Amino acid sequence: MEDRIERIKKLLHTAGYKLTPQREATVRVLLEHEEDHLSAEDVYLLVKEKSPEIGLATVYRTLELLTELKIVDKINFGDGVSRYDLRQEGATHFHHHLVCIECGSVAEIQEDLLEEVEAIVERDWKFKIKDHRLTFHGICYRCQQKDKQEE
Amino acid sequence: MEDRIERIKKLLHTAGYKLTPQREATVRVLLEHEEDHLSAEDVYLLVKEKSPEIGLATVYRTLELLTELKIVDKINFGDGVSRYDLRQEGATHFHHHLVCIECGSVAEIQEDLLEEVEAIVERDWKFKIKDHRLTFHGICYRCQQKDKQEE
DNA sequence: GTTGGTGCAAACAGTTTGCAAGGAA
DNA sequence: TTCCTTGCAAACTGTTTGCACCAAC
Repeated sequence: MEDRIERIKKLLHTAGYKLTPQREATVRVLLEHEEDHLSAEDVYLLVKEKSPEIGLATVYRTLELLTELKIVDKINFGDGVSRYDLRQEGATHFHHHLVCIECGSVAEIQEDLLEEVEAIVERDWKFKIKDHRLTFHGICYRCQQKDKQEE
Repeated sequence: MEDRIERIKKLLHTAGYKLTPQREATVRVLLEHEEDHLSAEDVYLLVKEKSPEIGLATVYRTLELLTELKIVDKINFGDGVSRYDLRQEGATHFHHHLVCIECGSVAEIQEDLLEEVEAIVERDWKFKIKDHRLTFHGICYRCQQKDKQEE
C-alpha cells in the first residue's frame, strides 16, 4: 500500500505535479476499493469520510489527472456515469469487464485474451492499436443459479 | 430502403408501437447515415432539415425505443455523448469499432472475431454472454501515412 | 372518448470552469 | 514572489420528464 503510494507520488513528480493531501486521500480510496468501479461521486463520498473538507471538483480534477498519467482508467458502462479503475501496475493493456445485466455486478478479467484478435485487426485493417475496451454483458454465475432455483 | 422501413414498421407493430411520421423521419436519417455514428443531437439536426417541426425530446424517445427493440445500438466512445448505430439486419452480435485517437474517425468491423474469446469466458468465468462491446483505440491507416510524411 | 404520441419548457445529473484564497518553494 | 492547487458556486451539456394538446382508431 505505502510503497504503491510512493510510486504514484514519483509518477506525479516526474510529470511535474505534487501529491497533495487531497490527491493522496483520493488515491488511497482508489487503492482501498480496487475491486470496485467507483464513480466520481462514489470516490468523493468515500474521500469525504476521512477528509471532510475536500471538494467534489478536486476529486474530478484528481481523477482526470490520474487518467492522463494512465494510473487509472476511465470507463463507461453506458449508465451515464464515468467510473474509475486503477490500472494494474505494469499493465500494458486495459483489462476487460463482465457486467451482469441482472444484478449489475462487474467482474474483471485481467488476462489479455485479445492478442490474436489484435494481430488480425492490425494486419487486416492496418490499424495501429494503442488501447482497447472490451465489456461483456450477460448473466453472472450467481444470477444463473438464482434463476435456476426460481424456475 | 423502403423494404427496410417496412420491416422496421412491422417490428414496431409487433411490439405495440406505431411508425409515426416523426419516427419514420428519424429512422430514415439513421438509414441514410448508416456509416456514421450519430449522436442524438446529430440525428435531431438532420431530421429537422426535412421535418422542421420535430422536437428533440421526440428524437430521444424514438432512439430509446429503437434501442429497446434492438433495431439500433447505443454506444459510448467516452466523449460524453451517446451515439446510435443501426444494427445489421439479422446480426446477433454487436459489431466492433476502431476509433482513431488522432483524427477521431470511427470504422466498423462486422466480423465476429470474438467467438473463441467468448467460449473461453463462458467456460472459465461461468458467465453467460448476451452481448459485448469491443472498441480499439489507436491510429488509423490514413493518420499513420500522414505521420510518416511529417517525419 | 380513450389511447398513444408529440412539442415545449422546465428539471435533472454529471461534469467543468472561473475565481479568489491558500500554501509550498 | 511565483506558481500550483483548492473549495465553492455558477455554468454548462446531454438527457429526461411533466404536461397540455393532438391524432388515430
